Amino acid sequence: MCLSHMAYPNRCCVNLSNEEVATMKVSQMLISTLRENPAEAEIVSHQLLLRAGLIRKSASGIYIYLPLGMRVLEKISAIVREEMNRFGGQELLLPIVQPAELWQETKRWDVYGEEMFRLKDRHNRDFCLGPTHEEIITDLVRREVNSYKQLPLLLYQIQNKYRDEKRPRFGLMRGREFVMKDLYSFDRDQEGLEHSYKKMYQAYTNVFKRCGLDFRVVEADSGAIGGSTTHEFMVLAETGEAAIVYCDECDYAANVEKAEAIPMETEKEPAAEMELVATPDARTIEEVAGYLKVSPKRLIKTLFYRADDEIVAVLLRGDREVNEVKLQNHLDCLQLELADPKQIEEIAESPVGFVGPVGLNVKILADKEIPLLTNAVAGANREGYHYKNVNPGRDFEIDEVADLRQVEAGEPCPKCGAKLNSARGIEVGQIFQLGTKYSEALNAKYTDENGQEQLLVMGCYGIGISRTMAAAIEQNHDENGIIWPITIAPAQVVIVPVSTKEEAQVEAAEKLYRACLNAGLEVILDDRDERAGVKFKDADLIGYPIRVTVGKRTVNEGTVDVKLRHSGEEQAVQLTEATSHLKELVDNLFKQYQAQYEGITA
RNA sequence: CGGGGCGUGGCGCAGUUUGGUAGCGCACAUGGUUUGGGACCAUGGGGUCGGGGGUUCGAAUCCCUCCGCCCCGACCA
Repeated sequence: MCLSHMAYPNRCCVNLSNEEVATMKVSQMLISTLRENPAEAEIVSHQLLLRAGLIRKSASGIYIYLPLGMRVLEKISAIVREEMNRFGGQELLLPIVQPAELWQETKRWDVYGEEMFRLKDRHNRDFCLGPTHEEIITDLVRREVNSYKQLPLLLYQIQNKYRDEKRPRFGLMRGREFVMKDLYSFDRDQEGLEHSYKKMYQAYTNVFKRCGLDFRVVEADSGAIGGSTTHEFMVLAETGEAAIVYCDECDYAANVEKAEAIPMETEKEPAAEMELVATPDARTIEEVAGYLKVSPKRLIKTLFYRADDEIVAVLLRGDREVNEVKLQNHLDCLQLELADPKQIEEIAESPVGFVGPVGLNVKILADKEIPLLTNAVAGANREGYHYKNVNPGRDFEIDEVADLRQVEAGEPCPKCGAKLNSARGIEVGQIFQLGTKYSEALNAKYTDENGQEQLLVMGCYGIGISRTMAAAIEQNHDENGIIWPITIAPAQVVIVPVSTKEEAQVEAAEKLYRACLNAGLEVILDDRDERAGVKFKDADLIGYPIRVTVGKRTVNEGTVDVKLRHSGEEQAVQLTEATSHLKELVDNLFKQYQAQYEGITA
């Protein structure tokens, strides 16, 4: 099979009906491009998705996929399917509307909170629109799988998911309804899980390579889904919502939410007598540091959090930022937010800005750097005053020490010590080793060869299909529009007759179009009675990788002009050789996006 | 959830301050001239001005209320 047919193998070299021929003519297709950027679109992928006529908005965070957008979605899905199947995945389709009972069994009915779309049926039974599918798939497997002989199982689906996001934004980047591929692995034991995980790691790498994306795999936090080992696949882009750090010297890369912070030693001093000093109007770290002429590194920043109704104090060095993900993991709580100033004033008996750990009677958590401080400055819990020469352990007790701060660029790599770089990324995929979290909650077991019941060991693996489409545009565009990698383009070739009034051009274009269709190329004929400029602009905007122009000159010469979208390179090709030339071009373009199939296999 | 902004034909906008019954560009339709990078001329269709209520002889415009959409923030003491 030629490379260009990998997405649609069954379309290879078949005779097409007149309807099928017609559906790839622009005059017959629902393609509407916009000359101007809609006011609602802020980032380039959102703007181009709308302008090129790939999507339209239905409600905030909810979109219609127009025919061209649908084709891209199908292309990405097809690549994902191939890679899932290649590594042993079996496709199924799970319900969107899911009964509350399953979610109550795993306690996530409450955990998910406001983000879950909930509904009731006519009998007043609770349901939700699936934000994810661990419950429903585990329920299926616990009923269908009894024996170790049926394992391992890798089951996946490509399906809409629903999350009522606090703030949907950036078009397809963060929607409330989105298309996701999710695969769940069921193994006998940890060893099996690790093998499944490795396979998916490779499959994901292949998928994103084939989609033409520049991405990095990073260590991540497992969040609400739970589990231990997890990696995120990040498409590098300025507009990405996630911050990552990575090391150039070794392979370390992590989401900042997860990135381990190495405590940095501050200069040790012999402990001095603690001293109350007046710091009128100095409330912020900068103000206090400036007023007392000490480095922010010697300040103790005291934050108050409300963790499931318990108030805790969190201590960090003055120049550091708290990492709420680490904090929440450490506290193992469902809700975590900064306490409101009124509560703080009650607890510390002092206004915010002068609070500190000395004499506090709430639980005190400290970042690993805090015990390393000597003669530090902290709020005195008295308006207008701070303490100097505060020494942890002597002047206040720390209840728990943990890594609670955010890593910054320039800090040493936790693996090799070289300097870390930072970048922004769009999370297009995440893989998790769940372990037995869900099989335990849902009592999903199998019987091993000794007749013993064992818990299934699970993994889950997601790819944001619709988000990948947006990410691809973020990385592949210019001022004229989208530049699709050929692997996911809505069509590989667009044929543009310059004038539809010139019979010879129309004929030549139509003939070439049919020849391309029969050769299995994905081709679109822009047969609209428009000026050439309009069709060129649309072709650039929509981003077909190859454009073929049929004009008066080319017809006279018996040639066509073939132009590549990504390089702008254009050359005349003999009409008689056009089809085979295009096939070759397409195949060559495909070769840029080859995946790796060495090593791990199903 | 808090703050800000916006809502006028498919898209982008003006008109709102100072009430008088809706306009521009693009797109669309028809005809003509054009035709290798978003042509030009002419004619035409399309809007209960986000919804509801109120003030007024009269409301896109003033008041009340609800809704939708976008952006920023969500407290680093």
